[in-house]
Amino acid sequence: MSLPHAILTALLEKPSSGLELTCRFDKSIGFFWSATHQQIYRELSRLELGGLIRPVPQPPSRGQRKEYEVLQAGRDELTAWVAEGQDPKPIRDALLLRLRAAAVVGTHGLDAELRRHLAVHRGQLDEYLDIEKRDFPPERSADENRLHHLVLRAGISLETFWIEWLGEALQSFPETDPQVS
Amino acid sequence: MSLPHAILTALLEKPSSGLELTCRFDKSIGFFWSATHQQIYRELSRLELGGLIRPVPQPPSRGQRKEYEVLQAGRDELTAWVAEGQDPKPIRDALLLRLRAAAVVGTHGLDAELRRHLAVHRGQLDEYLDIEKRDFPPERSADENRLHHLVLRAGISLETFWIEWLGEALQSFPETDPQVS
DNA sequence: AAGGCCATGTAAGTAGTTACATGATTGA
DNA sequence: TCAATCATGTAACTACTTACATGGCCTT
Repeated sequence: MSLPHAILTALLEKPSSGLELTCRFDKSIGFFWSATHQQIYRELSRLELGGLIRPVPQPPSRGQRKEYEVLQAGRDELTAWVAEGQDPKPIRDALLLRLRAAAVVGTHGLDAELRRHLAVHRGQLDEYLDIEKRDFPPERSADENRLHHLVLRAGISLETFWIEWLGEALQSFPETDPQVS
Repeated sequence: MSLPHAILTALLEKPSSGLELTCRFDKSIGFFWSATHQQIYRELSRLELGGLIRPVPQPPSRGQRKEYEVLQAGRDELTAWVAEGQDPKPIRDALLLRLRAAAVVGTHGLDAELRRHLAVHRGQLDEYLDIEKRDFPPERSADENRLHHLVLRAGISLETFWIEWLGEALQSFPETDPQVS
C-alpha cells in the first residue's frame, strides 16, 4: 500500500489539488511511483475519509479546485510507514521475459523492441541528468536534500544499467534476423 | 498481459503440471516474472479454453496430476508476442519512496530497512552467480543459450547495482539515527 | 453561445494477492 | 487409519488501467 504514502509525501512537500498532484506525479515522485489522476482522486477521498488529510479552507475558492493539506494523523501515519519493513519485490520485466520466449520461438522482431527501449532509457537518463545539474550542482552543500539526491542517483544508475545492457544485447542481433522459428 | 506468455514459454521448455510450473516459477523464469500457484492454475484454464495448450493424454495418470503441452496456436501466439512492442514500465520501488518520505518526516527506522534489503540483494546475487557458474562456465560455447545468459547477466547487474547503492546510502545513516521528525 | 480546457470524478475491466477448501496418495 | 503432503482449485479483496462523464470557467 504505497500510493497513499506517496500522496502524503507529496502533500507534505506542498499542499495541492488533485490535478496539481497528477502533474507532479508525472515527474519527481512519479518517476518511481507513478499514478493516474483517477487513482489520485480516489485515494484523496479515502485519505480525507480516514482523517489523514483535509481540504484547506479555500482562500480564493477559484473554480472548483480542492486543495488538500496533511493533518497530524497523516504525518504520524507516514512516519510509521517509513520504519515499516517490506521485502524488495523481485524483478518483473516483460522485456527479459521476451528474451526467454525468444530463446524458444525465435528472435524475430525483438531487435526493434530492444532499440525502442534503448531510446526510451536514453531519454529518461538525460532527463535525470538535467535534474541533477539543476538541483544538485557540485557547489551546493552535499548535505542538503541528500536523500533526494540518493534517490535520483538510483534512477541514474538504473537507466545507465539498461542502456549498457541493451547495447550489449543488440550486439547479439545482426541487422537481418538469423533465427526464425 | 505477460503471465500467459511466461507460462507458454515455460511449457515449451518442458511440458508440466500446475505444481511443477509453480516450482519452476520460484526460480528461472520466476526470477523476473513471479507468479503464485493460484495465478498459474487460473491461467492454465484460460489457455486451455483458448485452445493454446492442452492436457497431454496421461500415460501413467498417477494422482490427479494434469500435465499440459503447448499447441501450435500457442506457439504462434508466443511468436507474435515476442515481436510486440511495449514501453518499459517506469520504476516502481517502495524503498525509494520511503527515502522521499523520510526526507520530510525523518529517517527513523529506515537504516534497518536498508540493511535488510542489502542482505536480500546479496543473497539473490549469490544465487545468480551460482547459476552462472553452473550453466554458463567460460569453456562452454558462448553462443549456446546466449539469450538465457543475457537475461541472467541483467539480473546480476541489477543486484550488483542495488548492493552498491544501498552501501552508499547506508553511509548517510550513522548507527544512531540523528534526524527524527 | 460555442468550443476549449481546467478540474473532478464514475464505471468497468484486468492483474495480482491472500485466505481458504478439497480430494488423492503416501508413509508411519 | 491417521497425518502429512501432493495437487488442484475457489472466493474475496486490492491495486492499477482504460474509457467515459460532468460541470465550471474563459475566450472568441
